[in-house]
This record gives sequence, C-alpha cells and structure tokens, in this order.
Amino acid sequence: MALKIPSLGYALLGLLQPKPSSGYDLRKTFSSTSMKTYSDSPGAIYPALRRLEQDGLIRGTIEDGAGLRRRQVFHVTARGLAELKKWIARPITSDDLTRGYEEIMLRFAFSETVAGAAAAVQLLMSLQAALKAHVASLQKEYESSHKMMPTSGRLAFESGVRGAEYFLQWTQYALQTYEKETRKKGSAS
Amino acid sequence: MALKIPSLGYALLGLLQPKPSSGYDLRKTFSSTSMKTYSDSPGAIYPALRRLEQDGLIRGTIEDGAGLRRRQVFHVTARGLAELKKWIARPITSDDLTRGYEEIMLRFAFSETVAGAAAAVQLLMSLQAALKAHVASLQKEYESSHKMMPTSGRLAFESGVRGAEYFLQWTQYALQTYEKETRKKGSAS
DNA sequence: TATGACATGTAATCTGTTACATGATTAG
DNA sequence: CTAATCATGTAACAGATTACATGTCATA
Repeated sequence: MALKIPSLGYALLGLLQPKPSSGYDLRKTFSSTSMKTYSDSPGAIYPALRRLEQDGLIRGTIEDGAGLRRRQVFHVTARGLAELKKWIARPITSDDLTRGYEEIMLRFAFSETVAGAAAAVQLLMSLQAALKAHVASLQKEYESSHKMMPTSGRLAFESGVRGAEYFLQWTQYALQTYEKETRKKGSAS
Repeated sequence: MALKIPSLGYALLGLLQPKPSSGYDLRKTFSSTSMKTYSDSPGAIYPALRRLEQDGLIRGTIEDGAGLRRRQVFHVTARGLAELKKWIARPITSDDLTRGYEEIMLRFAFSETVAGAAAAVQLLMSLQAALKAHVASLQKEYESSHKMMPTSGRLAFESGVRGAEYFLQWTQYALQTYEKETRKKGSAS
C-alpha cells in the first residue's frame, strides 16, 4: 500500500527534519522564502501536518514555555526520516522531469542534510542520466515539429529544450562542486 | 465574478482555437507531445470540457460522418476566444513567476495564433520586466542566505537563480527574433 | 471472432483554495 | 484598551487522480 505522500508532505518533512517547528513557523517559511511554490495557507498546512502525524511520520508536542499560548512543535520520527530517505533515493524518472524541476530540486536540496553527501551525489547522477535522455527526446520532437509551429510556439518550445540543456549543464557543475569538496575534506583529514 | 478558469481549461481552449477537436484528440495531444504536464486522463479532460461548455467558452457538436461511432468535436466560441485573449494579455506578475514558467510559456506559445504577433511581443516585454525584478530578488535572497545552507541546498538555490537568469536571456533572444521577423515582413511588402 | 484502438463517461477519493472563526499575547 | 501579531483550526467547494464501466469499429 506504499503510503502515498504528496509533494507538500515531503516539503514539510524536509523542513522539520533538521529543525522541529510549529505549523505557524512552516507557514512563514513558505511565505517568506523562495519556497513560495507551496501554499502558506492554514487550510493546506494544518491538515497536511495532521495527516503526516496520523501516518506516524511526525509527532507534535505541545510546548508549554513562558506563556500559555498553545503552540505545537512537530518533529520527524524515525519512520518519517526513513520515508524521506526513500523519497530522496528514488531514481529520477522521465515522469519526474515531465512534472517539472521543482520537486526534483526540493529532493536535492534536502538530500545532503537528510541522507548525506553520498546520497546527494547519487541523486545528481541519476538526474544527469535522466536529463540526457529527456533532452534528446525533446530535441527529436523539436526537429520533427518546429516547422509547423507559429513563431511564438517555436520559441516557447526552444525555451523548454534549452532550459533542459542548461539544467543538464548544471548537474555537471554540481557534481564537480562535490568532487572538489570531497578532495578538500580528504586531504584535510 | 470574473469566471475562474484553471490552467487545464486554458490549455484546452488554446488547442481548440485553431483546430476543433474531440476530447479523445486532446487526450492524445497531451500524452504524445511535450504537453505531458497536463493529464491525459478522461477523468480530467471530459469534465473540464463540460465546464468550458457550460461557461459558453466552447461548443461541442456531435459528428455524424461515415460511421456512427459518436464523436463530439468542440470549437471555441467568440466568448472563449475573448477569454483566451484576456488571459494572454494579462501582465506577468511575480506570482506568475513563482508558480513556475510552464503556464507562462503556454500563454506565450498560444499568443501569436490567438492574438497576433503584436500581442506576443507585448507578453514578452511584460515577462522580461517581471523576470528582471524576480532575478534581482532571488539574487538578494541568495546573498543573504547561502552561507547557512548545506552544499546541496546552495546548489539547488543556484540552479533556480541561474535558471531565471537564463530565462531572462531567452526573452531577449525571443524579442530579437520578432524584430527580425517584422523587418523582413516590412521590407518584403 | 477476438484483440486492440477509438471514444466517452462516472464515482470515490484526495488535496488544495478560499473564507471564515477563535482565542492568546504583546506593543503602542 | 485596542490593534496587530501569534497560533490554530474548520467548512464549503473545486479540481485532479485513479479506477472502473460502456460500447463502436477495424483488422488479423
């Protein structure tokens, strides 16, 4: 039955993992940082947190500090961490790419803190392989159809192809960055 | 009350406008071309078409040609065309950019056929202005936060910033393409 | 004649949006 | 004291996903 978690659920898990927070904190993170893709509305976040808790992926404890203003702080459970790791370790499919780069980048952004640098590199390599195939198929489709398109259609398609090519270049850069980092750490130890 | 149309609705309108089609045709377009972002499932498309018809944006006529296999072909009404044009003419907001480039590119891809080259250029200029502000704010956020991030987080952020910068460059290229085109047409006439 | 493509739909379920509602605490 | 912020929630609704259901037509 595999426990289906929507994108927002993973975003919450990823944020809670290094830093237990309240629903309100999470809302502010979504509204104030560049994670605005996710809704900061209470109607999205509080139900999502409850679902995660019901699935045993997070646990909330009511904070009773100075004031009596109730505030529930959630932290990721062992099960939640395992689920996060599974998500990050999943190989990138062409379907993932079709859905857009956002969720992939979220996975990558969390990967190092959640599962270590080795997992981050794994993810990058999987992404690179998937992107190569994706770019090739986009180019093929472009070749076969660009002549029938109006200028704006063609340009929009081009933007997609070039964006993917550029993203592929970025994976190379990211992998190199990790290589340099491990060399530095290796020689420093 | 402004008639709210979801992204899928506009995608359908945009496809139907130059070429009336059946639900089945549209599903195949979504599954076979790079418009896979949109679901090709009947549970998404047929209800969406019915909603558009109820709002008077498209009208379906049952085709009775050779065979008796029923097949309903939808075409965009005057009201639907007006709605499409309004959608394309809306200036690009920072909100649009936050939600991702896909819907913006859809608007642009359809713009020329639906509203003419001048509208396409208008859209590009609006996009360029919005992107400049967006890139600047992303860079600012990057500057103030990149030192606290793990490598993977930083790289993911960089990918977002650079992607936006690249997209901005593309708008320049697209505008130049239109300039060249109008010059050619102007001198040819 | 049976398989597969054509063609359309519905029902259950899940998630997110929008809008409303409640109450505690702090700052002016 | 009152306005803003902190903090949490609920209810109605819209839209998408998944899975199922139905029937037509061509072809091997």
